[in-house]
Amino acid sequence: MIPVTPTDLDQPTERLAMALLDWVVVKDTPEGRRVGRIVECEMYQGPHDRAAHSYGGRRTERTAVMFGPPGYAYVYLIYGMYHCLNVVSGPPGAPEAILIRALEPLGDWPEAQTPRQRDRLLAGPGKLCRALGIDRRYYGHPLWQPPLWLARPDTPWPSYQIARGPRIHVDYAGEAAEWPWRFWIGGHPAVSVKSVPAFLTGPQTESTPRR
DNA sequence: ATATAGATGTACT
DNA sequence: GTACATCTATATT
Repeated sequence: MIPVTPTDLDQPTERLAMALLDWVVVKDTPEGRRVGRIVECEMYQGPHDRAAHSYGGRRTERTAVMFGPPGYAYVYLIYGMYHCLNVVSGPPGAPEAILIRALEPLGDWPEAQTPRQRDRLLAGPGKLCRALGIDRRYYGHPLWQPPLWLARPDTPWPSYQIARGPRIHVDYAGEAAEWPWRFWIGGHPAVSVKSVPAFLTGPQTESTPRR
């Protein structure tokens, strides 16, 4: 498991969002190491993106980290009970971030008893944070360092296609609600919400599930 | 299978 | 007060 470097995380946001689908999230806990492959994410590109917390250049205590250098964690609380993990992207001053929406569990996940439970365990931004124990304590954490970091897989994934389409739950965002800024692995069973992609890129043409 | 309602805390008109 | 980058339990096709 090779940790990513700050340089790896310094890419244009759209490219980084697609690159994330090649990486894993690692969290070291007292109970052991937990690993999940990123299979779904969404980019938020303030200040012109009405769906972004940083829309209009709004800089608050909550959004401050988005205005800093890339590769740090933006963690926020949603609906009073769930946390969401984002990777800050773009150069300082560009308040952009990528929301990690779903992971495929790799290795040991004792709380998942059946294959079905395993597929759904990390399917959703709130669920994966709960399962990984991610909360506001990780706000601003550099994502190339333990105990929470991004890494390259030990062995390359089988060939996969990247699907993209509109983001989830941003209908209030006007025109921005339709921008295809959600990315996922086509046909992957751990993706949070099934939807028809607006675009597909990658070697596969048949719609066969891939892990 | 899909459709609700309800939980909860922080950020913001 | 209202909205929210959500999820689960329960009810209803």
